[in-house]
Amino acid sequence: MVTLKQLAKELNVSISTVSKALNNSEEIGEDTIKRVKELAELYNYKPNKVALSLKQNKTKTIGVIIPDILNHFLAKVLFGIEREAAMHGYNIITCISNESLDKEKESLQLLANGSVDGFILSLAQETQIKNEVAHFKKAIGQGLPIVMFDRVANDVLCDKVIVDDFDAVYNATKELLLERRKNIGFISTIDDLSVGKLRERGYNKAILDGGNQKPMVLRISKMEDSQLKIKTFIENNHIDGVLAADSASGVIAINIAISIGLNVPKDISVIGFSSKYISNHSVPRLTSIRQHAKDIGANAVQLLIKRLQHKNVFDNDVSTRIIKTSFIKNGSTL
Amino acid sequence: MVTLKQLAKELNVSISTVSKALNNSEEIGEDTIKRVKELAELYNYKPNKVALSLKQNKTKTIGVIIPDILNHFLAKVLFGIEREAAMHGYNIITCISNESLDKEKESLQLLANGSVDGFILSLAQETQIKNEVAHFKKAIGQGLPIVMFDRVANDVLCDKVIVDDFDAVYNATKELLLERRKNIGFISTIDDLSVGKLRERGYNKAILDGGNQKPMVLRISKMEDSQLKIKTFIENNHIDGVLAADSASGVIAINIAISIGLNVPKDISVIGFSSKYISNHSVPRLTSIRQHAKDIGANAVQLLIKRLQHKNVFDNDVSTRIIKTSFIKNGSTL
DNA sequence: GTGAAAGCGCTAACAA
DNA sequence: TTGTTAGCGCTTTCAC
Repeated sequence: MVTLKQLAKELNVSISTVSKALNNSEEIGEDTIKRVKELAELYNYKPNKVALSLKQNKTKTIGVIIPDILNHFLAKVLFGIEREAAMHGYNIITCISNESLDKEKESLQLLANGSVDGFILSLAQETQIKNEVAHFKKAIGQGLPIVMFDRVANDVLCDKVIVDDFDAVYNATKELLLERRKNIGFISTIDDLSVGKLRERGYNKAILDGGNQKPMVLRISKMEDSQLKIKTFIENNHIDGVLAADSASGVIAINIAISIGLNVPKDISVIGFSSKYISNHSVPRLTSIRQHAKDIGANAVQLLIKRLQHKNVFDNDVSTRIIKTSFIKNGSTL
Repeated sequence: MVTLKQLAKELNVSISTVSKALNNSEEIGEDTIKRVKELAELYNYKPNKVALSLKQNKTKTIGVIIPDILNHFLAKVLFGIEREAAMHGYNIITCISNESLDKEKESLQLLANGSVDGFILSLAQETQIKNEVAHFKKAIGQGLPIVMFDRVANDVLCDKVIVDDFDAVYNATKELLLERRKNIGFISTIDDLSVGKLRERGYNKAILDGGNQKPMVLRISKMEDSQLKIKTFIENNHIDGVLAADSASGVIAINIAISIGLNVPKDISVIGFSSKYISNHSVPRLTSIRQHAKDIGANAVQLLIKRLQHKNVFDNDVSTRIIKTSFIKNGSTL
């Protein structure tokens, strides 16, 4: 990489002259500016990012800690984060906590050494189960702002971007009730996540408000054979309506229902949280609650950058943005 | 963040003493080391990463440029990259080219300013179509090594990690021939990618070697309704065997086949490139060619780090690692 | 055993 | 209009 020093030497001027010239300083003569810029162009000079970071004590880099990059929703949020960050001239350093509290702590620690200006993150499953938040507070205490999205910690005072999970599921369940479904079941592989709990509560409330049936909840852990469990669940309980809390269970429920001779949506309706991409994996396509993952990511970036630019200005004034879901009617409901 | 300076002041010693003490230098007295370390511990001192990078002229950071983070395969490779990088003490800066040549160029340029020590990347679709590689050569020329994976540029001399696409599809097609399938079709949404072409060639060769039928290829673009196109394709050609080149088309083919009354695998067999996660999205599950995406990522990191550690040592000695696929028999074939 | 000083690449206050 | 200097945080050579 070419440095200012080398340019200066070749031009027989001082380093600061070159620096100022490249930054269009008023102090420098026009022809000097021209000469400098031409040589810089020729050598493809780029200011060294590391030196700039050191000097200005900011890296223009955001640390992103994602629990699971193979989760389509989280990947989509990451996409939104990257795009919005790039638009504002920020890079992102990505760490994957893999749902582990220790890896999450480690990543936070590791990046809190000057590598990033702040964090955008969603809590690891283990973190939510154990409800540990000290590491977040510590980072914030060190002057590194955090924006949490989707899976957030209520006990941490910071900006947040969340989804209207409770309402979305409440309303979706109502749809099934309107179809006069008698045995509406709820399927979740994420019952230990904050969002999973909210969704289950939305379902419960709607069912209880309905008055004619009792909640039936199927919880599936990562290790289990979800196809088998869903099949048994549907058969044993004569399920005629399904609300799926995660993005995979919905399409699986449709495919399983068909495989045991049910007609979707005549005999059984299915609604799930899912993206356009995933809802394409069943025939008929899954009627879905869309989370607008990219918007979530973009909003998180906006909040973080705002805070970085007005550091210390509104420390105690955290904001929470709720990104509303959309209900997408497809073929898996009447 | 606490700095050496602050520690030095508080301890009434010089900065260099503190630095040496923390690095267990032989020169420093035992009790001094102890005092220094205790205070550092107390203040949770962490050496400033940016300063270290500037001093040592290396960032311990890898730039990763991914064409599409919503592609499950690519996301999984990213997962493998992150994990392997973390194990070696490297961070990753992730950029998403979004299949765009310009964004790819831009990301490469942007990170080539000292932000990273090298790159791991897979070519954007547009890059492969236009076959432009100058930007890669430029980066390598600037001393930033590149490791390409999956979608690679033959014209660029650098380390590569690829998959045995041709052989995998050739052998998979043979399986369908062994089942005595008479109308084996090939479905691809990625015919303009290097890997897509290789897969199609593998299919073609197997069909022609079989001698009894002609290749039938369905190409689907991003914009089109893949369910509809696949349905027409199967019906019009009496397809009884499908080889799907991308990760979505396989499960979609199964679900479509079932929806038009075919029995899978009795009437029609389907084989696709897919992960365990995606193959779960159909009943029966998709018989799959597994690409071991995580291994691909891990290998890419290993190659890059090796090169970073032996800079200039074997500049002209690039290596290409081929990660063998596995054939996973599931319910969608006989 | 400890400290002073130089230097990584850059910016900016100040001097000329 | 241009140059000198200090300093961001750190390591390391060389003096003491």
